Amino acid sequence: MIDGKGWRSGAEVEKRKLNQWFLKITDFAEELLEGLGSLENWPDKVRLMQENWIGKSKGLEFAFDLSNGDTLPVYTTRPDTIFGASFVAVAADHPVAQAVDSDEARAFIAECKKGGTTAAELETAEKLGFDTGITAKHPFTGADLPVYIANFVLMDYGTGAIMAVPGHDQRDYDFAIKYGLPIMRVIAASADEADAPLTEAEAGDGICVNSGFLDGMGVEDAKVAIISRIEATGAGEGKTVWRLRDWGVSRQRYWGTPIPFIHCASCGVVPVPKDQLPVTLPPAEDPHVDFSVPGNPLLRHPTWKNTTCPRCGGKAERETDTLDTFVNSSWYFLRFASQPADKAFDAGEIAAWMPVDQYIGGIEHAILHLLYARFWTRALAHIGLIDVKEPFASLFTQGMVTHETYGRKIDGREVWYSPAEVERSSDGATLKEDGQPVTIGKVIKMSKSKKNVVDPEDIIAQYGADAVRWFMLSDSPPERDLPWSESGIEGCARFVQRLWRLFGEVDAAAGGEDKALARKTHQTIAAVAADIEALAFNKAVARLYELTSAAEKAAPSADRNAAIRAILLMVSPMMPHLAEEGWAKLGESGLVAETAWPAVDPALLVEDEVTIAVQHKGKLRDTLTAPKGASKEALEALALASEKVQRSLDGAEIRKVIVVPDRLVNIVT
RNA sequence: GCCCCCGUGGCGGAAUUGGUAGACGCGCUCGACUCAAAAUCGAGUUUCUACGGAAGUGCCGGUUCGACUCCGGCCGGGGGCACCA
Repeated sequence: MIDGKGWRSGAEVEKRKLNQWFLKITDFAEELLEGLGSLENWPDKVRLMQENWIGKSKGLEFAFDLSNGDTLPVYTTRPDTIFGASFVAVAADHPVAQAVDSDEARAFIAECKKGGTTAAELETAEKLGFDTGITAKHPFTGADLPVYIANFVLMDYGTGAIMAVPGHDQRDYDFAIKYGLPIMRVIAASADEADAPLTEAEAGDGICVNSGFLDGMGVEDAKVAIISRIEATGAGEGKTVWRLRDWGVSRQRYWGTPIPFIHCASCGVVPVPKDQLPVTLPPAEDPHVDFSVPGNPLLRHPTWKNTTCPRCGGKAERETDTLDTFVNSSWYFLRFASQPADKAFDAGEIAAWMPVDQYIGGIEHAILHLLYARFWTRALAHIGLIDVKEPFASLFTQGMVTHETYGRKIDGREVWYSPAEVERSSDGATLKEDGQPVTIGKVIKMSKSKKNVVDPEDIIAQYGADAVRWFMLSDSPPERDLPWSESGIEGCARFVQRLWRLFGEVDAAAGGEDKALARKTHQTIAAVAADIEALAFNKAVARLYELTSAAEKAAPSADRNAAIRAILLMVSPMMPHLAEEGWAKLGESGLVAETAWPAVDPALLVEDEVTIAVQHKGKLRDTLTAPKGASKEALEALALASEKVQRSLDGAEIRKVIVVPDRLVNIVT
């Protein structure tokens, strides 16, 4: 949406009231929150985002008695600050606000509704209020608190009304300053500071002051005390409030799953009977499915929605809203795991295959898709259709491919150009078409709207799919965003050639050992396997470069032949075509793809010599080789025998020597 | 504003989680081969250096024999949420 209009159609965007279908995900809020704890193999970041999205808060809901005889329930997470309440505020949509019978009040409410919804507008929006003239009786002090309509109070969170404590909430503080309302301190670091002036709201921890029977209590104790006191009077109760809302699944569009309900004038909303499921869309080729006009083609279709009420048999209409596509992605993995032709999925197969061992997706799905899928799975478990509760045992969020953007402002509108249309040099970019400069914009996720996309087909055609695959895996770790650049692809294409040459150097007649190369080979096999398991492809690639260099330099031997064969097997997941060709070249039969990962000889994984770093005063002075497992004494003696170390010591008195076996010696003087 | 993550050469990035910072790749420089170029091969490539060394992982400080790694404060970048009481 741009300037209140759709970015594509330019249509005015407006708020409308619609009757829509919702799924009651809020009933699962507690479960979904608790379940996060069991998802150890999910990134902390994603778990935290879901936790914040669910947004559990514990507090107190209680009612004020109003001067007009009504009661006004409010919700607060800081009941401990109740003695600091100096006014009460309600949302513009609140019944109390709506009931104020004055033109000024109606004008103010209208003003509140106009307020923008963008981040910038909300951030800078001034706190505005309207004094209703009504007062609320403070349940403990008996004071009459003014009731305001305030633009910063939300109708759909809590009760739509708050007790305002300016001393300890910044919004209330700003409001109180503007309207000259009292600001009292009721939380302080210590009792001595009970009357310390407030220059801003202090939302932190402390003890209660100026708070009657709460005085001296810590924040948490005071919350418990006040809640039980209010509960005893019957004016309210401790309550948990969630940020999570129900999931609106209605879409006014054709491309979606029909929502299987029927509207009957006499029976109301009636579910489509099971034996008539699924409700299918009229085919898109149907001439009555008309996309040429905005709006939902189903609504305009002359016959599709006409049906009979399953209950009374009378004339009725189908629901024309379709389901959000997130619904489909909430359970497709169950379908993938089992493919019975006659039903959605097979519980036995699900039990065998689910949960998904390794789920991979972009971080942009951290909340919606992944939360909905968790909800859907739990809902199915609740009604006994499946046994699993969490769909994805392990989650990996890969980064996005990013690219510079190129654009120009033409008549005040931004026009974007694709990298293919642009000539990029070190000091700028020009449009190929006219040779004139274009502005180089931010490096952002590739998107069609910004045109900063590259077509992999082009470089595949030039370098081959193997080189491109290798290139994409070689540099950035997959969880990180990858700024697309083709500057490394040449090197990858070179590597393909190097490997091909190396595969030709297997010498069946060569005999003899190459202990060092054999060791390196086996270490690489073990390390690459571990890297691949950890999805650290860039590290696996680096190790394969190293082993390849070593094999190239080695003299022919049986061990070298084995090394080359191992390299081929190890690169095969990344460069399958090259590997299969090479396999044939080696005279092997069958496919690499069907060949087992090379075996590791554990005896060859350990070095018998290690490099020891020698430090003096924490700085590296020398390195030396020592047999693996050498004693501390031997290493110390070896270190002190070093000429470089002696020069650095320069006769100073040795106070201490720290020896880390197989690693280093640090001499402290 | 709140919450979270990240700052390492010219670039992408390594560093067994407190133990040789800069692996590997790209780029660049020099050399070999060539009439020449491409390809290929070899050497070098953090900075400064009186060639002994010294400094160095965003900045300032701390803990430690030893800090890219841990702690405190700042600066910069990115992401999420957003007037949620």
